[in-house]
Amino acid sequence: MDKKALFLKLVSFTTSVHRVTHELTQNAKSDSITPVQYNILEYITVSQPVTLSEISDCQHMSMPNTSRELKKLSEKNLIEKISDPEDRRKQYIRLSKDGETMMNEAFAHVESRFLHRIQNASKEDLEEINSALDILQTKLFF
Amino acid sequence: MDKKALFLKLVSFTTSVHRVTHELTQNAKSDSITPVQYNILEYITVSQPVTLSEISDCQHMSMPNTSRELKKLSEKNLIEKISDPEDRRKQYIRLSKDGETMMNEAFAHVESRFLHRIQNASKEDLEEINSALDILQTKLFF
DNA sequence: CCTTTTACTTATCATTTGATAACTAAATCA
DNA sequence: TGATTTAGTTATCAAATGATAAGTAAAAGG
Repeated sequence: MDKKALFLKLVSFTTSVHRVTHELTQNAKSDSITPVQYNILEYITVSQPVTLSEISDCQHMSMPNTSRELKKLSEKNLIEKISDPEDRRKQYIRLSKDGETMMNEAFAHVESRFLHRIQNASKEDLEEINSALDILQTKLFF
Repeated sequence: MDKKALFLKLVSFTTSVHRVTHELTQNAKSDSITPVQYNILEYITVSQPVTLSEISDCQHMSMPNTSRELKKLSEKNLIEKISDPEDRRKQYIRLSKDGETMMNEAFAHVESRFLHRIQNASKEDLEEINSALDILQTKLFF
């Protein structure tokens, strides 16, 4: 196996993933939030409850900037902060009702685009896609 | 095949791809250029020669902003503009010698991280990864 | 030939994002 | 108990990015 060729294949693959992700998600987010805020909400959606520090780590943002953006999301009533009774420095963050509604709409939008994209795939294609995702997830994108 | 489950798998997969891409590429780019400029250079690298309009389309940037960033890259002697003798409105853009050097370094950096990531993969693993990439590229991320 | 369209540029402005210093309050540690 | 570390905040500034208006010059179309 030529690792150099595999590397080049990976480069064009990741480019495609980014492009398709952009196609699937464009216009999915509400205009009332910025791209960075959307990314944060997406992360909270799949990982809640999370602390500010975790968001900071995973989104590669500094604590002050993360704090600022969360404050804005909080002012827009999209998230809730719950302080940890065990450790009163910590704040657990989760989506509010409004935030859930917004993210449900966004995900529904993305999902419908995804379904459109795979509408012509056969049962076998879907199985292949499914196991290819598993393989790459465990062996390359762990 | 449950398409809903496949969609959720795709969501977590793309998240992983983005995270790993970030890990592989972090610190790869020179500090003398901005992230957006790096993306443009990356696109030029794999697609050259390209026109300004193509960059604008593919990078989802407006023409004025694309023009501005290309001007900056040109001032840094990283790219060259060659006007098309057929159509003198068009400009073909490609990397300069300096630009090639910079991108070679960046790619070498990313490649070495990639090699490190797959160092423990067996010959069979690599074959599996290879065909999984092919499947997803043709059936999902086309 | 004159109008329209295409490809790109210049200038300007607002917003977003990133970086840093200085802070509070709570927990941990020695 | 006093020093240090951890979690998060506030304020401020600079830089990067996005959006828009108004322009040039060449090509294409009628």
